[in-house]
Amino acid sequence: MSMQFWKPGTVAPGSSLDRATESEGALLQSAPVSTAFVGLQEQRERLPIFRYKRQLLYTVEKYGVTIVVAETGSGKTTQLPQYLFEAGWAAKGHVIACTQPRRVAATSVATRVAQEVGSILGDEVGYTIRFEDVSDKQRTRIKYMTDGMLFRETMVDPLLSRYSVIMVCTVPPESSLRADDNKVDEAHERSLYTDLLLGVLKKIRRKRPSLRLIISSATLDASTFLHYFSSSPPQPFEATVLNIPGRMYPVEIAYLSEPTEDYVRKAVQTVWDLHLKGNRDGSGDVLVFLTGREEIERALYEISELLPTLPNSAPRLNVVPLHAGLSTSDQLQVFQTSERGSRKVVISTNIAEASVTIDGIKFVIDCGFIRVHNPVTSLSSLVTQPISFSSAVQRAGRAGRTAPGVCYRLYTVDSLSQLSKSTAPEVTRVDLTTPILQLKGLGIDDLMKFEWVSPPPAENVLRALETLVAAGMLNRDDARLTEVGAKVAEVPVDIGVARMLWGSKEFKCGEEILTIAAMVAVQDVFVIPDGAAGAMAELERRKFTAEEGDHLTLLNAYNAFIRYGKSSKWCQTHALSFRAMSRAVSIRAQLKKYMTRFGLPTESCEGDATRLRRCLVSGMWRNGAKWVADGTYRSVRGNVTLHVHPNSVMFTRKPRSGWVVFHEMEETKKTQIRVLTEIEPDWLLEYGHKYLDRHTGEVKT
DNA sequence: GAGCACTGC
Repeated sequence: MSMQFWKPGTVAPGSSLDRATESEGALLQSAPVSTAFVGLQEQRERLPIFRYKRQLLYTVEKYGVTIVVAETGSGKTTQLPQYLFEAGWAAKGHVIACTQPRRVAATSVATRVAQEVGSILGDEVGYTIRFEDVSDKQRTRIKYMTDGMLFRETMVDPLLSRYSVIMVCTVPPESSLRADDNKVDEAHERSLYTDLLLGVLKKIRRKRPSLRLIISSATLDASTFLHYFSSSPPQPFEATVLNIPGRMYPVEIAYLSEPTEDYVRKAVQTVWDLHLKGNRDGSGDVLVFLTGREEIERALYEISELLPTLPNSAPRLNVVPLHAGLSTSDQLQVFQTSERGSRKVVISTNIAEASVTIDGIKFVIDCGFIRVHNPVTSLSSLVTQPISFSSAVQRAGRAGRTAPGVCYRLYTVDSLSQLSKSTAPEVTRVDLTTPILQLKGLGIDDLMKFEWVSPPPAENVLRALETLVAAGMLNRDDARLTEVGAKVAEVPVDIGVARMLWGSKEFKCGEEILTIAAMVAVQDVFVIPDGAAGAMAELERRKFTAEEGDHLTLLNAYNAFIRYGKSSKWCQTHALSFRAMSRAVSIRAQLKKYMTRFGLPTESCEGDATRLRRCLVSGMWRNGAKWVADGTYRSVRGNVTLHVHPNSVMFTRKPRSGWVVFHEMEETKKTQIRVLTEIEPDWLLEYGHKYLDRHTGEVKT
């Protein structure tokens, strides 16, 4: 094996990151609206924003909307709100809000800014995320929050009248996951709530033009936002773009001269060649992007096969996997600095593209593919597809964080032009049932007139509307909220779970159904590791098993957790995730407040499992399935073949009645259902009869 | 007898 796989001359010229950024810059300049670039290319100060105070003040005062394109390390999220504060934007009781797409980003940035300002966290500078409000209604002037939280606040205060300036960060700030904390780095794809919030903010500015918006944008999104905020304005307002570069070293890009059939093998070869023929001192670690656990394990195996042939003179090779399925302690291995004279090779899923930053990476090997989760309606799927151009740029950038680097792309230059520009925003890909119910709850009745930053496919909107009508949340004739729909819109759960909560009044099981609602909202409650430890964990888990199925098993686990004092030690010995269980406790408490507010009793069913199961069906009847002789199930909707997830207590058991309801469905190689409970078929008809065709059993909506 | 990109209210 040798470097001959790389076509000479394809390296470097015309393919560097700098070049890519240049063309993106041109994209911005062609925008039709007044565009003010602040060229800071020559500035390498840590906090360049302070140097341009005057400029920034000018843009914020003159324009209603300022779009800031600032790269990693410019300090915009910490410095800009402070500057706005100094400039008087928090006078007369007003608040400067700064939204983040991630919880950790909101808390860590707030903590840092409070320190810089010399305030106690929660006093002058605070934050608000779900379950945690570290802010003071009177005193807090700069408030960091998740975008979902601000979106929710519009339900209470439709004009967001407390705020003078809202800075929406569409990309989380720089910070990295290290041994001592669990911080998350930038992700470049716009989140669902970012888009919903921006849509609502544009509407609010129509009624309250004094509200200033600062949109902190990734380069590729800037022109989208510029068009969005300058098109069909209700009254003249202008947008401006500030361009603040950050710190990034050049990365050379190499491509395959011919496409490969097997990118896992090619990745292994590339690692090997690079290691033997590259700089021989072993300096510079390698990051390999593959799509999933299976591929990562194959690559590890193939490298381990090659290791005995490694010449004695060559530096040692330390290969570590990285994916979400690893335990925290295994994940931390990737952060250990490689010993002198040895090279670290991290073989990772997309988790290293944005969520995790590893220092010392000088070489990136990019297979060009990604496995994506694609939830539309209740069926989500996991498919492998080519990455987007912006992902390719992002992955390459992982090589240039501490020094100049090289990125080997396991595809040809030609195929680059076929990549989509960027990953479609979440709002265009997800099930819109809950988002649309929430928009309706905000009084946005005509969805055709709602100005989406990126409009979702019309069929997704229609499907969501139909689901909401079938669930009794919207009136069939005018698509307006029903009485129950208006209430459910306020509750942070999906509609099936909401129906279940409301149904609990009839079945007198509010106490238990609350717990079940909280437990299905958290994932990975049971920790089942590989190997012998996994077998032990499996035995522990069986202690919670309920005859009726997974919902009641979750209920048992929760009740035991409470009974044993919510102890983290107890969780460890009983194969439960303490983090997940604690989160369930918080969610349950929050949902209970809603139940109380809406006058729903939280009485116990006193061990009457039938009542509880009927209540499950009253909410989840759309997710009914029938057992067939080969051990699989057929969905009531669509007659799809369903496989039980191996984690289910129903995996090895045939339901006596032959029928179940399940909480979720996911398509991988097969369509799998998770969290199921045995039910009686009559119950399904009782709730679904209005919508089910009597002959085919299919939903008519 | 089998499988796990990532968030958020």
